Amino acid sequence: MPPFHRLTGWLLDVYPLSAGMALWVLGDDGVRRRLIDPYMPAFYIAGPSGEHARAIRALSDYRIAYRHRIVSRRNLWEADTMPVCEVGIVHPMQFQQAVALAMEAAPRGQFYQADVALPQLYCYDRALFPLCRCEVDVAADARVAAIHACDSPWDVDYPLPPLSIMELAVEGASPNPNHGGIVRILIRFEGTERYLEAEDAVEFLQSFNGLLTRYDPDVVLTDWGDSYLLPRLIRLAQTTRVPLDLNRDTTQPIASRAARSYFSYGRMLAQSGARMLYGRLHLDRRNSFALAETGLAGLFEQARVANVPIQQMARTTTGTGITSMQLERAHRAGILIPYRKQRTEEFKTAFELLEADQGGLTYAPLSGYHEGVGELDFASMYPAIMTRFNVSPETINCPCCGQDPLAQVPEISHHTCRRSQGLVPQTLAPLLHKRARYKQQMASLSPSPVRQIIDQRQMALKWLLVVSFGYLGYKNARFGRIEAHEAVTAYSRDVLLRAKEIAESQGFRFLHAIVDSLWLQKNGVGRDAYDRLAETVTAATGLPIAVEGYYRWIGFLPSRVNSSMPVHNQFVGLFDDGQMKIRGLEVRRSDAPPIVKRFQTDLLNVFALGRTVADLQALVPEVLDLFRQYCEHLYAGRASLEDVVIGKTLTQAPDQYRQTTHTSIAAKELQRRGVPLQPGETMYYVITDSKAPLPDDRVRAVAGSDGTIAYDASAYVKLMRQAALAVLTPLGVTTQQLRMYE
DNA sequence: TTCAACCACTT
DNA sequence: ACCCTTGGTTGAA
Repeated sequence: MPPFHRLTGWLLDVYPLSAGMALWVLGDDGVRRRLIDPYMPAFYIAGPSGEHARAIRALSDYRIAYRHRIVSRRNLWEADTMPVCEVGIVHPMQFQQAVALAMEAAPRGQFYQADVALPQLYCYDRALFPLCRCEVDVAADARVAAIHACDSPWDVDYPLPPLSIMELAVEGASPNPNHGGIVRILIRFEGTERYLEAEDAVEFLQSFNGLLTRYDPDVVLTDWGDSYLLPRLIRLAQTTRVPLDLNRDTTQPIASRAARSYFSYGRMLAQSGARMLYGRLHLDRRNSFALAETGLAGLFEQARVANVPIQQMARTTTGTGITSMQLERAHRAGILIPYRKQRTEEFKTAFELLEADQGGLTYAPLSGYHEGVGELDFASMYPAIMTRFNVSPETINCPCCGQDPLAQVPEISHHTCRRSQGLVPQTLAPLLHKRARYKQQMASLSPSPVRQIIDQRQMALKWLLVVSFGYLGYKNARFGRIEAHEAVTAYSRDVLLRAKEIAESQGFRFLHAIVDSLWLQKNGVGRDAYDRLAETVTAATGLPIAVEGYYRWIGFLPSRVNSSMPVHNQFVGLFDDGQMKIRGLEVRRSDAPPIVKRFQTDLLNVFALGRTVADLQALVPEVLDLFRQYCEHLYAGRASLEDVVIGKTLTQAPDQYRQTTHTSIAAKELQRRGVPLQPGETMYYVITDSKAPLPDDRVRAVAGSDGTIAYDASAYVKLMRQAALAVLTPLGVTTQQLRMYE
């Protein structure tokens, strides 16, 4: 008998055990196996050699098994290598403790690779990644003798394993079960649905365990699993002493991570406490940005390219993904990964950064509706700039290229390196390339499930690219540097300006531009003229720009404060293929009640019938009639509860509010009922009497109601009026005119 | 009625 | 601690 057998399959899950890393491999034979790879994670100490010695002694004192040796490594900022002490920890579970001990014993040492999550470090070391196809040589005791990936994260056509997915959902009166109301649990598996009745807790758990055993799902996909379902099931299991078989690896407890609130992309977000499984994936659709934005296909794509375990990827910010990619690159190149204690600053949006730093260029658009307009967009402009001009923390103002005129950044006194490619461009280039290939594939496909999966994948990559820019200016990023960030915005201004000049020199009328998009007009030309312009600009700037679309009409909407002032981020336009592009309007805002969004959508659908601005003008009476119908509907009390629910994010703890806003009133109502609330959670409420002298009478939290709330029709009519005016003001419709239809 | 402070959103 | 896009609300002056 050979000492091992060979297994092919997919890598589903990786986590540390005392004996090594546990790997779950979904074999081609359909069997899910737990294997153990003896693996020694290592960290590095630089600094006075006395420090190494003290650290090592501390490990010995605490009986931690380790191997150490002196090796040559370099850090990102220097070309030369230096001697560092590599400390391998024999039992991976002791890694964190070992780092803490060593740091305490060697306060003057510089630590590297000391806080990288072990599953990631393992994958970097073995050149594996989540859901990779892999070939494993397995010894008799399930030990891994050798393992390697058979595919690459950069493949665009990759086979995914046939995952079995069990869905758990809740049904209740409130949009968030944690906010109260009666809740039922629903299980969905392979097209069948069943409710779990909670009359008898023991029977409930036994039948749930029965389903888990019978179906043995790879993925438990839930709504509210992290914050509501799993905690409740776990508590139920504890009180009834019926074991809960959610984990596939029964030697492990269900992992919990505390809830946290954080600021990201300009808004406060709540991350519920996570409940993660071993050997099986728990993914909560209501607690995952990646899953909500890009679906399972996008989540898997991000996990693969970023090399972050799927359950983690589902629950972290996109920034974690781009960080992991950079860490892996650095690790491969023998560059030491600096240690970061705490992350205090969060990412900013590109928008915030450019407003704050006068980064990108924006113009005031020519307000009102225009006909025959083409929009040109630079594709992933900031990442493309970083790649094309080699902008990276270690390449900016490098010692070698200061005199090279081609290395100078426009306007500002920085230069980039012309000799060696930086870490950031190395990371971004394959991402840009892969996304471009997905987009190519999409172009040749008509709408279909396959096309949708590719779309989700390219969107997942887009998010990684978007965030990469913020990362450069992120003060606490391991490899961040503000000069690199300034260089990117300087290049972007230069490039946009050149695009504008080229367009104008070719007879296009410039209407508007923001950062990476231009709106242009030229009489008597069609779409192909814009395509040719795009080619010219691409050739001149070295950055890909393409025609986003050709508008039959587009309206740059005026400020509501001052109708003669345009705002640069509100517009609506109709492409020649009948699609509409809408930015900044209520339909795109999460805080608008559904009935207002539906009204505005209906309104715009009427406008979609118009081909010219004169057509729009002629359609105004029809739109006004629509407005009248919606008002009647509201005043007759016929709008449903779901239609009038407003969801707004709590930006602070309920008792921190100084202002009696609708959000804070609803939050305080729930808090009085004993519902714990944290910043970032969404409050769902209905306006009951917006002008009531007592704040508590003004709104009602949905979760606190029995499903019948009398809404304040006039308050909703007012919101609709605003939604209508946003689009109609440039056509001469006034508030007074609208009031006549209310 | 005016206005400053406050709050929420945006890919 | 600081600076901060737009649009809207709140409550005191």
